[in-house]
Amino acid sequence: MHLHHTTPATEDEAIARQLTLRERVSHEDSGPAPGAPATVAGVDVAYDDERGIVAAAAVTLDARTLEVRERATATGPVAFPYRPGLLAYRELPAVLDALGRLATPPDLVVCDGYGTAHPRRFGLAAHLGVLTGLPAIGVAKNPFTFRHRPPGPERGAWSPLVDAEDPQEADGPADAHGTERAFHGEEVGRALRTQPGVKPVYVSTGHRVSLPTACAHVLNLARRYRLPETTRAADQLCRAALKAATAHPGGASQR
DNA sequence: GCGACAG
DNA sequence: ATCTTGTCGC
Repeated sequence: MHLHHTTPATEDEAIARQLTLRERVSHEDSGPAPGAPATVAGVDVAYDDERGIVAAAAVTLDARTLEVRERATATGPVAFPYRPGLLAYRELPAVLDALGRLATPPDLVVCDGYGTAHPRRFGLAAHLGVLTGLPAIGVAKNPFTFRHRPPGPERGAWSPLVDAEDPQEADGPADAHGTERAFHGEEVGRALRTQPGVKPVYVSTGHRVSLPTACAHVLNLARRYRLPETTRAADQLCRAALKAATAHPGGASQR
């Protein structure tokens, strides 16, 4: 699974590419069912801005036991600056490299960040899904520019994540108090409570997975902590890979 | 113009 | 993302 990914020269080009690629996204469930026998990979990246280095990790887990099946890392130069809405161009080159080093492709990929919940409905998880063809979902730690009501306190509770900027339907006469209106936009994801009384995570679809299914996968992967085990494992590994790359420049360096 | 802004 | 010790709590 070797995928080449050229870096856009400008932000305009990056945006234009998102608008083209997003037409290939599928929101239908064609991936593994939550809790079914399958492998799920977590991917994440860590940066050393001083040296302009990025380290990525891909960790495959057994979806039922959550045991680690395989780990892979990749390091390289930072190819794109951080820009809200264009995160994929900064993270994907290294992430795709790490994914490609796995002996066996996963049945589902869990990304750090958003998928459909994005200004152009094409965040990191959707981008990765389209490029790899793999089912993918996004799990973010904060609501970005979106709004939501607080979910109930119990594990599994959720509330719609909506794009308040979206001038959706005009329900009734213009309410003088636009407060309620802020929650009436398009549902782009869900604020999902994975642990009782703990801050929710923000789930959105990426590719080949529906929103309800994406949430079920996240709950299945977050049995003990707020974040899915896939995210925790990948986060830990990419940080270790970054330290190794910083400590032994050239050692196991990769492009 | 100002503020907000996944990682 | 990253800079960073101890500390309060289950």
